[in-house]
Amino acid sequence: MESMEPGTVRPGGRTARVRTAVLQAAGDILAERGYSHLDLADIARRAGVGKTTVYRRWGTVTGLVADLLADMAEQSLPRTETGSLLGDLKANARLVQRTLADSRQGPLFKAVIAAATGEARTAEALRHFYDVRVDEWAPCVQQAIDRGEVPEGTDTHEVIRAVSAPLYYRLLAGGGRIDVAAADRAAEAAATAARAGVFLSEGRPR
Amino acid sequence: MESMEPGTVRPGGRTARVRTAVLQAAGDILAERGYSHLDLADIARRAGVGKTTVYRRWGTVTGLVADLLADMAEQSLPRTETGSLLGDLKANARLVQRTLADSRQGPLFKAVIAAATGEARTAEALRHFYDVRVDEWAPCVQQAIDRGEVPEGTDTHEVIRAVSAPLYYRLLAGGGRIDVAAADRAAEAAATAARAGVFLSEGRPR
DNA sequence: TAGCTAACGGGTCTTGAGTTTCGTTAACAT
DNA sequence: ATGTTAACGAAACTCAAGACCCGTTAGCTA
Repeated sequence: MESMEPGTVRPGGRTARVRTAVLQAAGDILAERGYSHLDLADIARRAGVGKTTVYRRWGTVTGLVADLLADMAEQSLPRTETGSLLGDLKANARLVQRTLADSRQGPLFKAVIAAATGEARTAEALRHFYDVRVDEWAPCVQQAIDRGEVPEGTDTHEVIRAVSAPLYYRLLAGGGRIDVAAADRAAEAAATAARAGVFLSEGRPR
Repeated sequence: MESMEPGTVRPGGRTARVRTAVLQAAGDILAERGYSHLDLADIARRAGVGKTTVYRRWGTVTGLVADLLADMAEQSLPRTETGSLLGDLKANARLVQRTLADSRQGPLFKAVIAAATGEARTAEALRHFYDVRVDEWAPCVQQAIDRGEVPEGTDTHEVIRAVSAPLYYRLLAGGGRIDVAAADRAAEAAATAARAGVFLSEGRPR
């Protein structure tokens, strides 16, 4: 049996500090220079940590990004409740909009998505990240169903994804700035479609 | 004044053959192994071309991907016309769905999008690729406006983008298979929202 | 069809990302 | 407090991606 992963036996003090510093530095560099020109040695230098340590703990760039994502998934903001489906979806859309338009977070998300296209482990981490976010917001659609705003049997998760999708499309494929108007439009489109029963889950509902 | 780009003075015969072979090989490898483990030497070997040639003509991986995109943009399929907005949008959605779900094109698009996040030139090529596609399909929304199906002043391009967005979201962020049901739902959502006037361009219409 | 040279391609060299080694530091148990 | 060893970190090493050199092939022109 091979030895355990480093950082699991003595997670206190220094080990935790190193992880924080490296993830911080990785996020900074990812946001500044993007995924492609990313060098673990740079990260180590900026984090004030030995290059060897970064290679030993994370191994590859994608592994590091996966850990960064896991860290980000834990910091999910609580959703706000406004009392109407459109209000809630707009709140969600603006949260996403603010994140993607942010000068640090925007490039970071681009980089992370790019990393996920290459390696299965990172893709899994990214999927989990979005699952957490979508789970957080899906209840607002359920409340709309309970209020009778949206038909029974609607796939609540799909509605939330429909709000984010146009904003991510802009981030990656271009097609306009990611501004508040775009966010509101995405929310309105999703709300309108949901009310019309477009997101009814056919066949067996999950 | 520096010398011209290679391939511009004698574009006939061999030069064209080399370009075709290299782009073909690059697409194959990109689809098989993804953007991250992409090696220009591999491409050269598979294309039956000297490694030096690939480096001289394209320089970097991202430069090659940009050229690949320019090549793909020229092969835009003509749109079909069904006589109704929903029918046209469904046709578009299924075209996108078929492309992204395809075992060669799907990974290729992932790779190309990943490449575009890193370098401005590739991002520009990608944006142009989608502009061509969106321009091709936008008239079907205009026809819907003329028929009175959709309100005057609707941003036709934005409707087309709204159809693709959920499918690309699935490709990159997960959240379900890219099947015909997802395509139809995307088309229905966009059509419903468009009819409700969600995509009216506020302020100055472009 | 002959000459000119753009463009190709085999071979060699360089550089830096990633690995290995081994001595040092500090977390945890007693 | 003190011992054990997990985890860190500086330096030396490896090896392949990518740059360079220069002889060869073949588009283009007259």
